[in-house]
Amino acid sequence: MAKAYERIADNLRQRISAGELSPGDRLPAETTLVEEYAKSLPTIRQALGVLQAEGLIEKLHGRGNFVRRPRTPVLRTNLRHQWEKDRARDPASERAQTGATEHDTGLELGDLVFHAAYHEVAAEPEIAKALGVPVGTALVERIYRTRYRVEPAPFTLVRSYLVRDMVAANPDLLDESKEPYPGGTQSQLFTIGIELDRIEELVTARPPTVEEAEELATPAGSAVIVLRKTSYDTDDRPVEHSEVILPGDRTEMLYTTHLDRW
Amino acid sequence: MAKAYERIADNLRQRISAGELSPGDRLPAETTLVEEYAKSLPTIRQALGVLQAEGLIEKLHGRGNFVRRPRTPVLRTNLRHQWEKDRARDPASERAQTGATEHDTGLELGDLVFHAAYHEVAAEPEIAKALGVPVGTALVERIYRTRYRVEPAPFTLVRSYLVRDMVAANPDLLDESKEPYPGGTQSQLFTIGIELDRIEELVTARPPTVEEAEELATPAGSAVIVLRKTSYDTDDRPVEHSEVILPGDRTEMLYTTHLDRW
DNA sequence: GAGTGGTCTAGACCACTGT
DNA sequence: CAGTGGTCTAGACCACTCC
Repeated sequence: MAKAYERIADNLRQRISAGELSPGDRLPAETTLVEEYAKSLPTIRQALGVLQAEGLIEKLHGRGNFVRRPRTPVLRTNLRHQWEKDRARDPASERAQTGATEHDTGLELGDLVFHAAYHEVAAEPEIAKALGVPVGTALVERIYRTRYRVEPAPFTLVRSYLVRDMVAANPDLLDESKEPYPGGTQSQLFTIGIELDRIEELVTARPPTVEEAEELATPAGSAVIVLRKTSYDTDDRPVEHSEVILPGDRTEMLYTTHLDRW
Repeated sequence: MAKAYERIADNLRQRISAGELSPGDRLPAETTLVEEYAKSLPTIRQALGVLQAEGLIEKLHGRGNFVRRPRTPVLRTNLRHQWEKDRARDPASERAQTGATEHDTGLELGDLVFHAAYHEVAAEPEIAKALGVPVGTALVERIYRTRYRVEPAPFTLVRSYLVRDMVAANPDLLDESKEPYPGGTQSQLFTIGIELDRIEELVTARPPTVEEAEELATPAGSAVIVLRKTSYDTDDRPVEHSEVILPGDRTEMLYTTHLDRW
């Protein structure tokens, strides 16, 4: 005999995909489901927990269980890097029009709210390795949050690292009040004579930590994309490394790989 | 007052990160934890459920709760596409040495077990759109499973689509017994005169469905990467589309973007 | 067979949301 | 205040693993 909570979850899943329950709809109250399925409340709740873990429903305390709406995703293209490079040498006044994220998402500058904070930190092993410096090297850590003006939660958490002694030639790069958004890191690096040759992005996915779930307002039962980006200059030297956390249900990343002709 | 199950989860999390409990270790039995924390069994189990959802512990029925070992990831590089293209015109005897996955992972051909199944299907809306054909167009659906010989579960689930009338010029492409692994789709397309220009990969992440969790032997409390790949030929025509499911805890994807010089 | 986690019950009380 | 989900208890019985 199949487990009761699985049968209930299957049945509800079917009712959802059959359209009997549409995105945004409220499910019957848990006490109602207790009667419908003639099972105890904890069993019903276990079934609902399965659907929540699959990202199919959302539990709202005091209101009910709701069929989740598919999120409108934020698109992030690897074309953004070339686009940003093309503009890196433009005067700040031109760059002020739009940033790479607006370029990706097709939004206006005012639609997004951006926040930056700079700190000086000692290199952790993982970051030291990515930047090719000894553990403990002084780094500039820059923490970014970007969100839609109309939404409370950011859609990216970014921690970006530069080697302090490498970028100290331009004191503005150590000062968060001089953060040049929009326009980005490539124009900052240009001010100290660095041109980028390529960008490597290492992509993984995992469930969010409690802190990430909180900051991104991610419903329990979803995943985050972890993107570790390293930028190399024309001398093949890593000059910037960042770790980007993106909510899996709101993010699409598009990578285009061009192939040499025969 | 903080919730009991959160306090217990926090405490256990701390004991793990402090090294008191190392990866692979068994946690105290649930009944033991009941005494240690002076809470009921369901409360203890709820706390353990939190840690499981974070991917921190693994529950093994009849054996115990274990601190999860970090997985050794499978690396997948976008360089594989160029590498595959370079070999697409080689004779089958040469291609038989290694495939793109072995190239990425540094393995020998014998280390991997590969399985393919072909069907003819009508195009679903999403796939029709990606291939630029009307919904319902006859397609060749090819389902692939790849796993390590020593592991029971595959590390990729692939559904790949070709337009039947486009590839029918070579009947071998409709016949799963002629599946040319290793060597891949690009050499198959070469036999019907198609050269690829670029590959677009759209990456998202989400919790696994029950079927995916089962097939990939993914522990509950993890994420899958969904990769939708579309290959375009030199006439800018989409010629192949596939949907790849990768376990987030075992997969790293590396994308390199080269930038034009100033 | 001893020890472990998995499923399920019946019911109490708390916390949040909306009217 | 009524209705909803969230937390927690105490205990029974089942299923799996390993000796």
